[in-house]
Amino acid sequence: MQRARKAEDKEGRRRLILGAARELWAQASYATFNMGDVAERAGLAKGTVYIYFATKEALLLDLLHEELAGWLDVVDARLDQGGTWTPKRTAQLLAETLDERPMLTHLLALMSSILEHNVPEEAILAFKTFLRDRVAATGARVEKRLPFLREGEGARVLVVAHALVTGLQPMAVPPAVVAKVLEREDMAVFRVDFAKELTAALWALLVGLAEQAAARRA
Amino acid sequence: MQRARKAEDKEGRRRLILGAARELWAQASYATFNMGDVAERAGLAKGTVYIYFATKEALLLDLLHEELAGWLDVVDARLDQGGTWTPKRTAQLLAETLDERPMLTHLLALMSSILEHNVPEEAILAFKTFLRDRVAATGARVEKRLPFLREGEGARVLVVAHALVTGLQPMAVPPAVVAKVLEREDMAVFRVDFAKELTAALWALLVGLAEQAAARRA
Amino acid sequence: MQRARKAEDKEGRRRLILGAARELWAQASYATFNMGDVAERAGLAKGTVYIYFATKEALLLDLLHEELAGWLDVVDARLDQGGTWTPKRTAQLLAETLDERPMLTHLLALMSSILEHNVPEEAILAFKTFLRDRVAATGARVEKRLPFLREGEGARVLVVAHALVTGLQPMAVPPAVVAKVLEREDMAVFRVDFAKELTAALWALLVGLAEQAAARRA
Amino acid sequence: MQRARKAEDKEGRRRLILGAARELWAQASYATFNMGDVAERAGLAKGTVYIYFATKEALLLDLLHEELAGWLDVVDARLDQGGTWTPKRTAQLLAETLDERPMLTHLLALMSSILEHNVPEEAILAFKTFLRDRVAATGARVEKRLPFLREGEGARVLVVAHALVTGLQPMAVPPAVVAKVLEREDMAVFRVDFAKELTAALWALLVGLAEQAAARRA
DNA sequence: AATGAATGAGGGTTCATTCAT
DNA sequence: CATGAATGAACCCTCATTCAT
Repeated sequence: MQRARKAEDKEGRRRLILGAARELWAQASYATFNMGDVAERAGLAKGTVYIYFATKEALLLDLLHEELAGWLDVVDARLDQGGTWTPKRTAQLLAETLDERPMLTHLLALMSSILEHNVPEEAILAFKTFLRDRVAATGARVEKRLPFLREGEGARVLVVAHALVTGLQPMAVPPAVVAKVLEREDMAVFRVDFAKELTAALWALLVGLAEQAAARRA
Repeated sequence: MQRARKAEDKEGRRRLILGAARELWAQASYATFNMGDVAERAGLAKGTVYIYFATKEALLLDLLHEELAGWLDVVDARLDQGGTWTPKRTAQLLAETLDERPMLTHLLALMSSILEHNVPEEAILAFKTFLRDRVAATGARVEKRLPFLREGEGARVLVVAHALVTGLQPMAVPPAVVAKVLEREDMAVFRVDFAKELTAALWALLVGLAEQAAARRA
Repeated sequence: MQRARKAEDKEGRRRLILGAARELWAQASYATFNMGDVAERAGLAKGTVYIYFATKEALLLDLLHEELAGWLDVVDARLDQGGTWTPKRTAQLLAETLDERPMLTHLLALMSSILEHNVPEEAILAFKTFLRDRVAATGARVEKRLPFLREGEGARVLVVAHALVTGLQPMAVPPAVVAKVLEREDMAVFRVDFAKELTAALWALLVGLAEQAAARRA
Repeated sequence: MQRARKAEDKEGRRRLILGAARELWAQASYATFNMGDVAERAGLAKGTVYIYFATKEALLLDLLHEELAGWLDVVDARLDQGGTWTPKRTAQLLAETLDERPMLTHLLALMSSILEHNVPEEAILAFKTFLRDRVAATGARVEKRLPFLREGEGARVLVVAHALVTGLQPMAVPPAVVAKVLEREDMAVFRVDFAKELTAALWALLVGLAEQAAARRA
């Protein structure tokens, strides 16, 4: 493989690897995802991957970074569109756009519990800095659309949304044995429709914040 | 070690193993928790542990079962006490009793993503059956205390609470490198105080449900 | 492979592994010697080897233990035979018996610099205890045969002999490139005949100790 | 970094790299010493280091060359000073000056077993030629100071001294686990004080050679 | 029921060295 | 001469699980 000499070549190589990782992540779980396959699919030597990404977790964190950026771009664009914004519409926006991105929700679910382990500090810092800026920006948009929210509550809602995604995603995609048990009628409580459940939870959450705001005003 | 012949001896052996597992779980993470140590601490051979628990995950699921039962007992008892029950008090009850039980929240966080994998169907069924009954019972109590909740919403709140725990727990206990980055003033958004955040989210959620109920009534 | 249940079976299994290791060591260097090959040659699974030996180094240390014991047995027996014992004869005894055991000298050469690294304390303790006892016993025999030696000097001589072996062994078995350079007539100083050089050094050393003893007496 | 065009520039570059290697060697072991660090500390690219030194071992061999030259300069100067030279004083001279140079003894210990492996023939030849000349010169000085030595025995003593250094150095600097075991009172035999032990061995060796000479004369 | 020896899969990571520019 | 991206070999050890006794 030719050498990436200029900065843009190197960025291209990074993207090449991330592309391979994305394709593999679409089919694999964290356990089966491995660096050898990534290298092979990218047509590179294993060691080369480590020039661009310090660890397996750092690679996935960067993949999350990209996916997250894409999602936030869409959310921002939608929020910037006109119309009336209610808690319900906002909840739906978040839940439905997330539901369309299973790779993203899968990565989000692992973010705090796995991906942020075994990553060098500088990679963590870069990721968190990006996230802070985007969360602040999108949070501000949410606050603008739902004026009952106080400053910072928009971002807070996004953090709680992340927690909900982390919890709901594995419930919504259970292993076969569990799925079988949940088919029983009396187990309906445990069947989770990701979009529906996330919408409902976020909606109630936002309505609750609205109500608390009203109470403060009164 | 003598053989457990009678059913009650066998139950005692099961508890012995769970006791050992509990002590180890208090100090270990999922990665460092291993069956060899459990056997050793219980004074048994490794193979013996497998007579009582089909897999490592099945053992932890049973530990979760016990911890969950203990917690629900407390929650039920509190809910059965008199007084005025508001969304806030209810949220605090759940959040604070969970916050006092780090082993439980740690297990809850792993439940859907790890523990329910690699467990035989019958163990899943037993656990889910237990959970369904307890969630129904406690959910009903919550509905009784917060009459704006519709039938089944009490249980639903508990499921969402589970999702929140799963998401907030690893955020609240980040690895050292992440913790260091979060010390920076501009990273305050990402610092999670488990009890506080869970209380706030549940409170808003309940207030939101109350408000939705009011809207329906109107 | 059947299970080794009784203590004697287990000892047999240990010997089986050591036997495989010995055969491989005869052909390999430290770098090429690996646990996978040992397991394969012993007809066992890789993990099984680790039941008996904590690390690769621990295995080689035990091999050294065995080889050393065999050599010391021979040295002891010879020293127990009658005859007149001079520094020269003693030096020759040690040097020649070592020269016949290239696997032992190779292991001895690595002992302090490599083998004693990455070995659990208890294995180190076992080895050092064995060594201390045997060195004391053989050292005492040497002192008996060379009465000018003071108490403890016999053991000291053996330790210095070990140092000499460690230094002379790799000089005597140089890599091909070095050997080629040493063929040049003007490089004769660097050609080391292990037995000859070790004999000479030990001889001089012992004569020196004799002389120092004489000086003390005078 | 500018190009080194003239021969003297190139020599400067070589020294720059050796300087970086020296600083790193002072803190590192053979396992942790790596070419990337050397390049970085020298402010050069990794590939550049390979223009001046064929392999990692060749670089360390050149470092040994320098350190050895410095040491031999000192030894020569001392031997050229007047006074009475006894075996004891000679032994002390060698042992004490070596003891002050841990980097040198560490390199010497690796010389035959590691450094001379993976080095191109010409580098070996250059090193050995240098060594032969210096050993001959210093050996001659030793012979002059200790007239009982026959021609060539001075150089021989130095070779044996090298072997002793190779053996005693790792004994004197054991890994932590070994050090702990050697703290036990009954393990005193294995505790090695480098300077003391080397002095004693060299002294006895020289006394032995003196005595053998006397015997020949008689 | 209890034992504990045997199994064996499984992958991230380093780093000396090369060579195209 | 300088660069530094690319290479790719190389390997130890853990531990959940099984099953013969």
